[in-house]
Amino acid sequence: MKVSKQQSAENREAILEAASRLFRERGIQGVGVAEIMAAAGFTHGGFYGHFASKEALAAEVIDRVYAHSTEKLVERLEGLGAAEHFRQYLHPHHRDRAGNGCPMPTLAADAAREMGPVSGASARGIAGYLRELACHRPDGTVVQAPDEADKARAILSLSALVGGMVLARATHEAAPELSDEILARLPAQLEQAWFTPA
Amino acid sequence: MKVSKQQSAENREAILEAASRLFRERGIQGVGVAEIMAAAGFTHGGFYGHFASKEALAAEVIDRVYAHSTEKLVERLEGLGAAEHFRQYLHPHHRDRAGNGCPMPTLAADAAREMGPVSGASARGIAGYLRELACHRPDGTVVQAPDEADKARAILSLSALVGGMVLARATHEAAPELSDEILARLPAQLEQAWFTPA
DNA sequence: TGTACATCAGTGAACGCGCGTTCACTGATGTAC
DNA sequence: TGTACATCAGTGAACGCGCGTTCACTGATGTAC
Repeated sequence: MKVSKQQSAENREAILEAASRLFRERGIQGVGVAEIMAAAGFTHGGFYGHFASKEALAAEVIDRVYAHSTEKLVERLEGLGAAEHFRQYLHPHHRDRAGNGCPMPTLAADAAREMGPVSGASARGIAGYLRELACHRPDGTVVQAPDEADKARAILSLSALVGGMVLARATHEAAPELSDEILARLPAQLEQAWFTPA
Repeated sequence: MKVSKQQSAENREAILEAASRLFRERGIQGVGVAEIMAAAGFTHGGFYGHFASKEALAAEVIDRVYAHSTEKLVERLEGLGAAEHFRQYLHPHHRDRAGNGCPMPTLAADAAREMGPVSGASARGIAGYLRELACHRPDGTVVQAPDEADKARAILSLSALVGGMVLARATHEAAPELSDEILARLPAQLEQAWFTPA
């Protein structure tokens, strides 16, 4: 059952897409190679024709998903502004669709325990995301070289977004009102912090 | 090799302590029953004399560790104040000793994927911690019934602490300077947000 | 208080299971003539 | 352009391994007399 080169490349993409969704939903340890392959429409044996190992797939997925996430951040910041970005990030829809959202709430916690390529890809992704966020000032201008205040503002905002989503997801099943409350209150707090000069 | 009732109770404690440390370091999925028992000084077979399942142990560990963490929070807030609490929470020492620190950066991400007792215990723990934090006002007074502003302030602070620690741990291996930068910049940002009236 | 015996905490081998990974095989692809 | 054949993407059975869990066993504990 050989397949054309182009088809094979498309199949590889399908595996990456499936893994991207499943890893964000359940973490790297939480999903098996066979499940990823099945989600992409294949049997598990073909996996090692595309990737050297599950770890190698994870590292590649993380690289791509952070790149995509950072692109989306820029679009939102420049199109809608920071306040609206906070609102969309902290929307219940994002909490409930982890597979299509920000990788950090799920994968950054995983990255802390991993070593090697997964850890490297995560650190690169977080650094890039943070750098981009720091370049966007409260007044809407975009700078090339963020100053101390820009960096500090970006770190506070990203930390609160990620931590807020982690807590909202952790409480969603057993304390849904608390989960909703976290998501409801955070955006205004973050907006205030973002627009308050240091 | 029977053992006295008191000894058996102490052994149970030792298992809970070992699990408490290991779960915070590597997550629930990341540690096996045999490793926990070995860390407590036993062989794996005796585990099911003390706990119904790994999941039951995890739920009990989470209950205890959140209770302890909340107690420590109150001590720190009332003894040292919020600004110093932020500094100690975000100290590199806390990043590097996850096994003896706040359960949220590691276990809240796990809880989001779990269901049943683990999810319930986590939600209860987070709710209790957040309630306690909301009762402590910037001026140092402690209230019984936190108002809207108290709750919002607590949510922002806890989110940023947890998210900041998640990001600092995720970047520690591959980008240690970034990890240190996150920990260095966040406390002042959080202090400002904490003491700025809504 | 001393003795005989039932209890039961901890041991370690064994269980089924799912995981990541390997491999012989298949048959469509793509190439050499 | 048509044919023969080497290539190789995907299949599915099989591998070793570690996991959570079970269980027959051991021997000190604690109780009944």
